[in-house]
Amino acid sequence: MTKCGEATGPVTMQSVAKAAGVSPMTVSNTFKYPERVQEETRRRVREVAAELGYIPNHVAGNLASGQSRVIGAVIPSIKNSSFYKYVRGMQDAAAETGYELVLKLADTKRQETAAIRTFIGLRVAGMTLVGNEHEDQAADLLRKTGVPVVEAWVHRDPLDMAVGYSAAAATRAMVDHLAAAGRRRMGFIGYAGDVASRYTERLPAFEERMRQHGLDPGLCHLADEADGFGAGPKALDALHRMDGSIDALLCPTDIVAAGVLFECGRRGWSVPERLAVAGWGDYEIASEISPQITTVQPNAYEMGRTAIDMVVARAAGLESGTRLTDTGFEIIARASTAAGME
Amino acid sequence: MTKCGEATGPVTMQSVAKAAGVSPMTVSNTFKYPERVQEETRRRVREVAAELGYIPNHVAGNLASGQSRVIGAVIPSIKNSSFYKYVRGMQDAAAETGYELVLKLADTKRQETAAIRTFIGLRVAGMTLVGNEHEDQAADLLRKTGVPVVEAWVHRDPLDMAVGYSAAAATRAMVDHLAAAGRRRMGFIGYAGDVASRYTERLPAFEERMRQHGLDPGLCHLADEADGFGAGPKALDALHRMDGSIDALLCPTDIVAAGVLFECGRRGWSVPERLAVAGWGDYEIASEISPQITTVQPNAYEMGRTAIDMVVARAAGLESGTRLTDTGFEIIARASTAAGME
DNA sequence: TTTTGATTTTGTAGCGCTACAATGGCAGAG
DNA sequence: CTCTGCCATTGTAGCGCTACAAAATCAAAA
Repeated sequence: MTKCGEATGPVTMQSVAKAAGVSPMTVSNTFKYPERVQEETRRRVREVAAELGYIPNHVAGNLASGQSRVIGAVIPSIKNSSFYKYVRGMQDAAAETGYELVLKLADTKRQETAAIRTFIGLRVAGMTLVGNEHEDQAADLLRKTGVPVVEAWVHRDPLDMAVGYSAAAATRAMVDHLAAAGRRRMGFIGYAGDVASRYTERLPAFEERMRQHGLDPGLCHLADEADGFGAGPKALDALHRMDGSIDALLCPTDIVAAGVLFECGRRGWSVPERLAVAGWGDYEIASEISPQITTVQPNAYEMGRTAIDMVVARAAGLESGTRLTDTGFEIIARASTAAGME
Repeated sequence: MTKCGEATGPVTMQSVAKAAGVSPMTVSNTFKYPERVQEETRRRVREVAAELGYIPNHVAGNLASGQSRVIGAVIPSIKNSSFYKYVRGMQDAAAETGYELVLKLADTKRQETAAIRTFIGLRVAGMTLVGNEHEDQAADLLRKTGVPVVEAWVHRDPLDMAVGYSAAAATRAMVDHLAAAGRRRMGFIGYAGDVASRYTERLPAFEERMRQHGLDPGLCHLADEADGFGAGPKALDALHRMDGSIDALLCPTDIVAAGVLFECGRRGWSVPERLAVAGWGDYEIASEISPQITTVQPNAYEMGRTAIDMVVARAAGLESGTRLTDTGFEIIARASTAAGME
């Protein structure tokens, strides 16, 4: 029975308590520890709260309890569909454990630091970051405050905790795959400039593995990360000039690989006969384009889930939690790297 | 001069005040209203705060002031690169106006409602949503709390405020563009099922405009939104069966258009000679694929900026703010729809 | 020197909620 | 009929900060 017409100021726990004829603590308990409140009382409080349109003020709750149910995730970009799956994994895991996930985008290290500062200011229960390269200031902040933090997409030297897979291992696996398909003159496309370690790890692994196969690891080209599809044609051009007999190409992303495929089309090169093309990241385009692109599937969803589980475990006080989780990867072999002779 | 070794409990405003020999209010003002504090004092407070590693607790600040510098954005997905630009626009505008933008992903209406509830629980200063179709419960919540909220990507019937462009106008412009290029048998691909109005607006506009041109508007196919690239081949197949002389195709996204291009490649159809293909959304792939795809460029970045500006204006108490902003669109004409006879 | 007015600083009183200890009520044991 | 033990419920205090008004400071004017 709502009395209509009365001034509807902000509905507070106090007002719900008064309307339900109980103390504020009972209202609080009804929402936070329902088992502490008798069924009958609980039902009535819930009813009154719903009628009044009460929404608990988590800001006040956080302040009073010193605890938060919010986890902040900093992500470098959302252009990459792998990150989409990563975020989905985090979202699902958070929902299942009763936490809220909020995101902040940060394209640069400086923005990452700002995002971390914001999240700390909001006193989140924990955070997830991408990569393990941060500004000193950011690392200090995290260490000093001791918030649970998981670095995803890396699997070494965690600030606190980390979850990821070995880009080096994936690179080796891809070289093995191409070698098994009979390729010999493999080219490698990397990224130039100040890029994340999940990219820089790859070239040394490529060179090492090529040597182990007795192959020449010198066919490398560094592309501009901002180029997207466009990096493909440029890189193919450069590498083909270096060695006209190049017969395989490892690309940093499926997007670049698709760019290479478009360029092959223009040149009239058939893939995989003339050139085998390998991508990275299991983007949607890799399975839709013709020929379909062989790729590294990084288990992004699983990684996201694990990241949140680690944060939650630490936030819940389980100090024994794992500091490092390897969620692995998978080489998805497709037409773009099929063996030359069937 | 930090006294080392002492128990470093959480650094609060109180402790900074004590260490700097001023009252807590002076510390508060130093950060919130620097001009109220004398230069000398301000400098000292800042110094001490930095030394102690003080990070203002915005949770407490929000509670005390009843105000927040956080804006929540609910986005339906991050797969679409237009949303990326939209988010970037929001991020930049928020940073410039001194607000913090946090994101929540919501693929479904139910998740959207949950996200809205979370943001309200966090007492954000305002929110942005995508689209104008929400659960009744969500609309109630927003109305009742009166938080400033902007619906983006739509330009009608705002809950509170809205920013977007007319998908119908863009559809008409695209039909005109194709007609001007000499196309007569145009096919339309839409999305089946319960999709957002920014999609459903298009078909009626297509049909109406086709009739105005004296053309047959019957060549329509509804695809599955989840199909991505894969929708292209399916739709082309269906429409070609309906009318073998189909000479143009309006796709719901550049992704679908790219899928159509792949399928044309398989069939040996040349684009645009045999079939003109138009996309939507100005995805990266549209300008990278060959031939480049004509598309609708929705000014997503601008839209994001405007959304935040509207929220901020309302949050700052300027009730006179605009309720509805049209950020327009642009038809980017490319090779995929070039006139048949040059 | 006293007064005035502007500027800078400081108490006071909460914001809405939750931890904790304490209360009240009520069953069954003595 | 009292006492113990247990549960449901309730005050009390305070989380860290800010709005507001009051107080202190100080230079210039009278």
